[in-house]
Amino acid sequence: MRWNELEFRHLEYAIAVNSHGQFLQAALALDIDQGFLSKQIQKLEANLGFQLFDRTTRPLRLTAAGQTFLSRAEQIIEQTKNAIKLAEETQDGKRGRLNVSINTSIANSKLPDIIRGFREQFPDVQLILHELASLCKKPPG
Amino acid sequence: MRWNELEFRHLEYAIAVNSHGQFLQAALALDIDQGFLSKQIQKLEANLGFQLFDRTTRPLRLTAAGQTFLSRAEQIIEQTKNAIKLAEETQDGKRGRLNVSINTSIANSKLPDIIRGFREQFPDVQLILHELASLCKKPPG
DNA sequence: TATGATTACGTGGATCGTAAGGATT
DNA sequence: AATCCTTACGATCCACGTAATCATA
Repeated sequence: MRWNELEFRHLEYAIAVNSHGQFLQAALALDIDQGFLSKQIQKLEANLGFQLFDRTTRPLRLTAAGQTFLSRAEQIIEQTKNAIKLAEETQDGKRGRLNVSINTSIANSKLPDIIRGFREQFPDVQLILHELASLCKKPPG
Repeated sequence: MRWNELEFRHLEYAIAVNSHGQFLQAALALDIDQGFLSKQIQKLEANLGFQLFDRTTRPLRLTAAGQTFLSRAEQIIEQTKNAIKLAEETQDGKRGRLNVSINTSIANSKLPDIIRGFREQFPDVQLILHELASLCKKPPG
């Protein structure tokens, strides 16, 4: 099996062929050429080292190995897209950790409302609060 | 983000760069050219839509988004390799379901040993046993 | 100044569409 | 006979190595 030639795109191609039961409709749905789709699935099968589809019947059916692989491939695609989404959110500051130093004099008045508003807008950012006064104290000894 | 240009190979490239802290050693470990690795990581970052590495310091460090993404990418690669392995085993008959029709006359003598031996050799094959006699009965009515 | 990342460039090979040829029902 | 999977062919684009250039420490 040629692992380094595996592409995410090919997994989606195979999923589309399976769900449509034929190459023609799958190619239309994917907005690519039918002959090209056929070759790409052949390439995927060659890379994996086993057949995904049984071509001797129509509509096409998955082989046993194809069933085992494709059901997991769908999860893998979902997880990958999710990983990208989480990383984008981290990039945009909607996720992660934020250290905030506060002045105790306002801590008991306005702070609760501020925090509540922040949490609503950025539920996945972990707020870490420090009292400003305590940071200025000299270490003991 | 250009999902359909994403390749598994590129995830491993990024993981190698991170674990080595530099492109040069990562390229040697991957047995590819250093300039080529640099371009492939740039391409991966362009496809993802965010930077993975901070180049302004050496050794290189992951960005926050890079950390979020790469830790998940490692799991995704592992799951994908596992899915292929399971499918290969299905292909080779080491996994799956096997229907067996048996003659009741030997059912109580040799069968338990046979089944035990089979289970030891193919622990992931699900055995489904049928009595031969019952299959020959005419349906009621 | 030494190490190492990026860019420039060339060639062999792959991608993808168009269209013809073979299977399956 | 109709559907549709596979193969042939050609143009464009990309992969990947070599080597020069730029940036970090």
